[in-house]
Amino acid sequence: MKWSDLKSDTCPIARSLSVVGDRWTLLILRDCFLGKTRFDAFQQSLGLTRHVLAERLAKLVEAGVLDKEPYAKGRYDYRLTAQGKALAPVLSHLFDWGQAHVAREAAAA
Amino acid sequence: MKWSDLKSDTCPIARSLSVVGDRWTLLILRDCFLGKTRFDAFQQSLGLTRHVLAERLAKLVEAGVLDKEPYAKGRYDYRLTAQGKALAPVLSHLFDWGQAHVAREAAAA
DNA sequence: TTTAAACGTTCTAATTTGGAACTTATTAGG
DNA sequence: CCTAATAAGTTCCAAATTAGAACGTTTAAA
Repeated sequence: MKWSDLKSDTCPIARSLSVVGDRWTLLILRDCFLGKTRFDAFQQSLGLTRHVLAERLAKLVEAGVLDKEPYAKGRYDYRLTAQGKALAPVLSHLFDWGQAHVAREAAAA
Repeated sequence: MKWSDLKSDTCPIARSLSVVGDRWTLLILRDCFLGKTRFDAFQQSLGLTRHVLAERLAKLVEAGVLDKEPYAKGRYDYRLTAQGKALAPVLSHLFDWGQAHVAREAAAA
């Protein structure tokens, strides 16, 4: 199987990961849950490249996880759809697990 | 922020993803929950390259998510630790979400 | 004593991601 | 009105990750 074929896998976990399993995607969604809605807000919060951010946002909109609404010409708010909000338990358990099992390492010098 | 600095992030979600957020990792763990324990079993089930699989398994053992025990010289069983088993709710919700929201696409020709 | 299976490692090529500069349109200031 | 700053991308090249296939080595099986 190829990573790009996950969307046609019979396993629902694999299909979920075809939508939210790429690098940065779940962190973008975390920021959405925290109320962020704009391109530059995500970019500054996460520090991923604008290139990758644009690609991820487009894919999430395409998948129906986010909704893109203009607030001015050429400027947009990205908001979680009902489908996107349904991912809350996944992030919630990642939060719990990280807190319980992954100690914070010292930052590199 | 760089992807490789997630492990020193203050957010527990980011730290969780520093362990299980790489491509293929959650699918390897899914296979563990399904009872698979061996290198070739994972490789054949997932179709990822042996190179990447070896790297992912080593990282999961290092992180304390999997335990590597020899069943013969040079051959190993990889089993979930208690810490690994604690990820069950994450996979469970990814399962539910995929089933509810990600339709299975037709495989490419 | 060959053969096949298990667990990697190594190599090169393709794909993704990173980093910085460049566009285009929009608002804010003087 | 003119200029500067902000917002949302896009584009280009370099660096890192992943894919694909072959090679090694030990182990058990025929």
